[in-house]
Amino acid sequence: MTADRTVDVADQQDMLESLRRGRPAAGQDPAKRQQIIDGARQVFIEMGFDAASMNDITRAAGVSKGTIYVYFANKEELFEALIEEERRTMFQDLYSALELGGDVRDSLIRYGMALAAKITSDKVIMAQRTVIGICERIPELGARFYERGPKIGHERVAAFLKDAMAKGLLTIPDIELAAYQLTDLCLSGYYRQKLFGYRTEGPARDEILATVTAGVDVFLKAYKP
Amino acid sequence: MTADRTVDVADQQDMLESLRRGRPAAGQDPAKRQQIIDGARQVFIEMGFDAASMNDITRAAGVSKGTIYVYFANKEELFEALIEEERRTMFQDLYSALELGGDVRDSLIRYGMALAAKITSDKVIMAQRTVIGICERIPELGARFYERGPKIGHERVAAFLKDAMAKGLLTIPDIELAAYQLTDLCLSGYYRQKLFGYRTEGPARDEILATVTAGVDVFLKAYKP
Amino acid sequence: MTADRTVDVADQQDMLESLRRGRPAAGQDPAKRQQIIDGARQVFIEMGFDAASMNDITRAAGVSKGTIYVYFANKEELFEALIEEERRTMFQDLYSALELGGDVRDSLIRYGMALAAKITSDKVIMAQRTVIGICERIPELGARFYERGPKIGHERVAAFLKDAMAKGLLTIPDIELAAYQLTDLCLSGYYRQKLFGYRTEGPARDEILATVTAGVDVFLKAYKP
Amino acid sequence: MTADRTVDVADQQDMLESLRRGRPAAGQDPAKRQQIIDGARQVFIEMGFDAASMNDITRAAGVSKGTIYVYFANKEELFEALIEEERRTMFQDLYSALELGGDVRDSLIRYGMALAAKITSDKVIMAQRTVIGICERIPELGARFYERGPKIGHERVAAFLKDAMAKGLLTIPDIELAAYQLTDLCLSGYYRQKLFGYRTEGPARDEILATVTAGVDVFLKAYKP
DNA sequence: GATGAATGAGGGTTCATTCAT
DNA sequence: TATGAATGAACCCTCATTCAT
Repeated sequence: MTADRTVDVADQQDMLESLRRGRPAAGQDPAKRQQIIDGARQVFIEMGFDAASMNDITRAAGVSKGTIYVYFANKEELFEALIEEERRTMFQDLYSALELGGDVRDSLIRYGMALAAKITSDKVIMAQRTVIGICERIPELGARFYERGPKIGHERVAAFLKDAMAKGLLTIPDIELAAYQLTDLCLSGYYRQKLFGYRTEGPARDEILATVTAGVDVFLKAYKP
Repeated sequence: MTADRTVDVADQQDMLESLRRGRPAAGQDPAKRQQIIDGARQVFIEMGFDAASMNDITRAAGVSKGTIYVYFANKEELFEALIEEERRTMFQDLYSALELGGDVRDSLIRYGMALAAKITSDKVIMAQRTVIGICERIPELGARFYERGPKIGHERVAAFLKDAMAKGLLTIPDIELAAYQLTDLCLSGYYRQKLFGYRTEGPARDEILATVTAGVDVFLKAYKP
Repeated sequence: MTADRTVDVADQQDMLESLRRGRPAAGQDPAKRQQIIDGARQVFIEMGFDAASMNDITRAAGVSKGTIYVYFANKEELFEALIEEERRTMFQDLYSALELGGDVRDSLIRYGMALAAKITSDKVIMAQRTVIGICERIPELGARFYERGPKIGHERVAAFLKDAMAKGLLTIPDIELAAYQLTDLCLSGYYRQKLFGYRTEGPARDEILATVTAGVDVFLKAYKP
Repeated sequence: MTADRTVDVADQQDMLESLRRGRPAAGQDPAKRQQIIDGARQVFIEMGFDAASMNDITRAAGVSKGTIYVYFANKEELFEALIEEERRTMFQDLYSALELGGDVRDSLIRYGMALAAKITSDKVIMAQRTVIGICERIPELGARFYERGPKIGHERVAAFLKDAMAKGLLTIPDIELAAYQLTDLCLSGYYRQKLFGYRTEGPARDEILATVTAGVDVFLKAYKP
C-alpha cells in the first residue's frame, strides 16, 4: 500500500527492459537502487545530510560513485529518495490495532503502544532529526514526509474515532483535534526528550505502557459519554 | 531571571573597562558580540549549522572574519552561544501565568496560549530545527538546550500542579506525567506540523485558543476532583 | 642500491595493476606521484616548507589540489616524500671510488671530488637548507635525513679506512673520527659558505680539486704509517 | 668592536633626544628595541621564521603590536635585526685564545674548544638553522650572517696562522685553506649531526676535547716544519 | 607615543561532481 | 554500463599589518 509511483513505474520499465535484453538499463536496476539507498541510509541517518559524504555512501553501498549518479541526480535527490523510503517503512504495520474491533480502550492502548515504541526508537528518531534538520533548506521534503507519514496516521486515528462515535462509544465535539490529542498524549514527555537527545536510552516498555495507559485514560475520561 | 551569570560578569567587566579606557577589550564588547550573534542567527537558522558558512555569517554580521574568531573560538562555539541565547529569550516571560493566583483553568489557558504561541512561532521553530538537526553530531548541545529550556518549563508546570493539588483543586496521581500531558495537549497537532514544515503559516490566535482551551478542558476533566 | 623497498613494491603493484586494467589505482600512478614530487621540489626547495603553499605546488606540478591529497595525506607527508627522494638521489653513485681497489690517495681524492661536487651543488645545498630549516619543528625528519644520507656515507668511508688499515696502508687510532675528518677536510671552507649563501656560484672543479687534494694530503700525512 | 652602525647612530640620536625632551622619540628607545629583540629571539629561534607569529613575539616581548611596528617595518626586518644581534653575541669572546701568545698547539686547542662548544650549543645551532632555513628566501641575510660571523672567525685564524708562520712555527702553503681545515677539523662529525638534529644532546666536554685535540694534531702533523 | 581590536587575504584541506577509461 | 581518479570551488581558520583610540 501507499506504493511509491515513481518506483513502480521504474520497476515496470525495468521489467520490460529485463525481458527484452536481460540486463537493466542504466539507472533502472531496482536491486542496485535499493543497494544504494541502503548504503545511504546508514550514512545519512548516522551523520546527517551535510556531514555524510558521497564517498562514505559509496563505501557503505558498495557501488561506485558514477553508479550513484546514474540512479540519483545528486546528493539531495538521493537523500529525498531515502527519506521517502524511510517514511514508507516507518509507519508500516502501525494501524492494525485500530482496524480490529473490540474494546475501544484496548484498541487505543495497543495503537498507542505501537506508535510510541516506533516513533521513539533510535532509528526513527534519527531519521526524523535528519528530516527536520534539512527542512529549512528543502521545505518540500519535510512537508512531504509529514504528509505521507504522520498525517496518514492521524487520519487513521480520526477514522477510528469517528467510527467509535458512530457506534455511540465516544462523544467528541472535534474529531480532528481529538485525534491529535490522543497521539500527543501517548507520546507525552519522551518524544521531545528523545528528539533533542536529552534522553539517549529509549523509554522502556513499562514506561511506555504506563504513559500510554494514562494518556488513553485521560482521553477517555474526556470523551466517553 | 535564569540570568546567565557568565555573561553578566562579562558585561560588568566590560562596562568597567569601557568607563576606564573607552574601548572594550578584545572579545569583550557586548555590542559587537551581539552583532555577531545576530548575524549568526540569520544564517544558522536559515541554513542549518553545516550549510552556514563563516563567510556568510561574516557578511550578515557586518564584521570581519578575524573579529568573529576573537569572540568565538570556532564555528561550533559561535553556534552554541547563539543557541544559548535563543533558548534564553525563547522561554522568557512564559511562566507569569503560572505564578499569579486565580482560577486554575484560567491560569492554565493563559499559560498554554503563551507557550503555544511562542513555541510554534516561525523564529522558534527554525531555532528548534537547527538544534535538532545538529544533535546527532553534537549531542550535548541538544541535551543542554532541552535541559535549560523545555525542561525548566516542565518543572514550572509541575510545581503549579503540585500547588493546585495541595490546595485541593486538582487530584493527580502522577504530577510529572500530568505536566507533560498538559504541555502536549496545548501543542496538539500543530507542533509537529510546524516542525516538519507541513504548515508554514503559524496557527492563528483563534486556533491556538481553541486548541488550548480544549486541551485544558480535557486535562481538567481528567484531573479535577 | 639502497633501493627504497616500499616504493619498489608499490611500483610493482602498480605495473601489474596497469597491465590488468589500464589505469592506475588512486594514489598509485608512479608517474603522477613523480609529477607531484617534481612540482613540490621546485616550490619547497625554492621557498622552504612554510612559505611554500599547496597552491603553488598544485601549479608547479600541474595537477589539481585534490589529486595531491590522494597521493599524500598532507603537506608534511608530501614534503617528507620529497626529502626522502632527494636524499636517495643525492647520495647515489658517490661511493664507487671507495669500492675500486688501487692507490689509497687516488681513491680518497676521487671520492672527495665526487662528494664535494655533489654536496655543494646548488640543488643539494637548497635541499639541505630546506631540511635544516624545518628540523626544529619536525625533528625526526632531519634526523632521518642525516641517518639515511650523510651517515651512510660516513660508514662507507670508515669501512674503507678500516680496510686500508688491515692492509697496513694506514695507521689510524680512531677510525670513526678519522672518517669524519676526511669528509670535513674535503669540504673545507665551501660547505658552510654555500649553506649560508655567502657563496652563490659553486666552487669550480679546479678549486674543488685543490681543496680535496690538499685535504687528503693533510689526512695522509697524519695517518700514513 | 664590530659595532653595528645603525644602532650606534640610533643610540646617539636617542641620547640627544633624551637630553632634550626626557623621552625617546618613536622607535628610538634602545631599551624598548632590545626588549622587542629579546622577545623575538625566544620565539623565532624556537619556532623558526614562518611558524613564529607576531602575536607570540608581542607576548614574549611584553610590548604591543603597534610598538613593534614602530621599531621594525615588518616581520622580516625584525628577524634580520635579531639575527644581526645573534651573530654579534655568538662569536664574542671566541678569539682570545688566538690573541695570547704561548704554545701554538695549546692556543689552537683552546680556540678549537671554545669554537666547538659555542657553535654546537643548542642555542647557536637553533639560530643557525633559522638563518639557513630562511636564506633561500632572503639570501642577503645568510650571506651577511656568514660574512660578519664565521668569516670574521676565519680571518682571525688565518691571521694567527700567518703570525705563526712568520715566527717559523708552521709551514703552510695555503693559509686561507689551512684556516678552513683547522676549523673543520675541530668540528669534525658533530657539527652536521647537530645541525640536522641527528644528535640532540650536545657533545660532552670530553668528546669535544678529544676531537679538537685529534684535529689539531692532524693539522700540526701536516703543517709543522 | 603606545595600544590592541579589526581586517581580509591566504593558508591547508575536503568533497560533490564529472568523464576518460 | 560501471568505475573511481581527477577536479577545483568552497570550507574553516590564522595572522601580518593597520589605524582609531
